[in-house]
Amino acid sequence: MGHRCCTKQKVKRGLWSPEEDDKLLKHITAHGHGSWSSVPKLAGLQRCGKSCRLRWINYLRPDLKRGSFTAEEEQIIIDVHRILGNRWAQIAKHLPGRTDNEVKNFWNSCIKKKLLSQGLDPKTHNLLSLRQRASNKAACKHSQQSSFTVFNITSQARDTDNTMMMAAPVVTFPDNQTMVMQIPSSEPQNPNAAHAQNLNESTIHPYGSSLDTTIVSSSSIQLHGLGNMLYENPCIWDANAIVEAIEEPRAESLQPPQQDKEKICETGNDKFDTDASFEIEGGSFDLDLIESTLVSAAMCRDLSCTMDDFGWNF
DNA sequence: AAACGTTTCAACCGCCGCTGC
DNA sequence: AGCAGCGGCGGTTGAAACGTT
Repeated sequence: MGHRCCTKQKVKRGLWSPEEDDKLLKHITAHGHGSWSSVPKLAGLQRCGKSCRLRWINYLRPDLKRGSFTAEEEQIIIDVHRILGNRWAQIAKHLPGRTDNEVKNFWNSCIKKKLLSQGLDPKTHNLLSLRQRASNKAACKHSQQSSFTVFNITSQARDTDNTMMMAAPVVTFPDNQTMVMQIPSSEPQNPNAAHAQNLNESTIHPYGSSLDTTIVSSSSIQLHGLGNMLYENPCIWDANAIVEAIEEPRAESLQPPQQDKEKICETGNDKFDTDASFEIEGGSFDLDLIESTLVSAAMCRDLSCTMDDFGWNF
């Protein structure tokens, strides 16, 4: 069964030949596509209109960008997907020269696996449960060499009777490392950069206003009171502050264990009281993972409404 | 070199919303 | 209001390419 529009006439299916591409390209270059349903006839093709449209959009369009996705593009996809979900066409609008189909394929073949290997649910971007993670063990094993879990959320609060209390997220960093984040300073200064320098005050802000880049020019920043921020502000971090790809040398290149055994953000009652200040020294750190994990652990709030609101702006 | 398994990605399928009649 | 045609979209498929044994 073909499309309804294709049932009237015999149409060719499957891969496009160079000759067909040439016909379609010449026709649209000369006349535009007008009504897609009339294109096959006018262009001398035995294809249905939908097939022509798809071929043009996904392959023949002159403004298409070829080649593999860059780390920056990948980050944009992840960031926008976190907000919009599988709305590939919307996501693709943030990537000039990329098609929804391309983005979708890249997501399914690469990013999805990458997130799973990091213990993150590709649908929600939250941490997978231990059970879910166990079921993805194979995938993790496969890609462990190119990624690592930045930290784990565990529950270890107990009351005086030694009975388990409500899960209080405890953030344990790998190998008790000092957390490190690097922000480039070579970019042209964005007017927002000045106010963004102090992450505690300004860099973390509602996401939806814009996806335009906010360049943070400071080379070192400290995150104080992060927990309060997360609890008090139903916001999403500005992912554009994430500037270093995670492919940088990882745990082995970080500094040796520091004096602090663990950096712990723990909740008392309903409050996210933290002494955790993330030392920013040399090296790189994946803020995005922190975001995903902390948001999932600390913000037990339904962000979907906010997300939808943000979606309108795209 | 061959067989087999896995990944990639172009193309198709079917549904939905919009528009015009 | 109901219908048909159309464009657009997300999910799925399957052939080709690639990797492994």
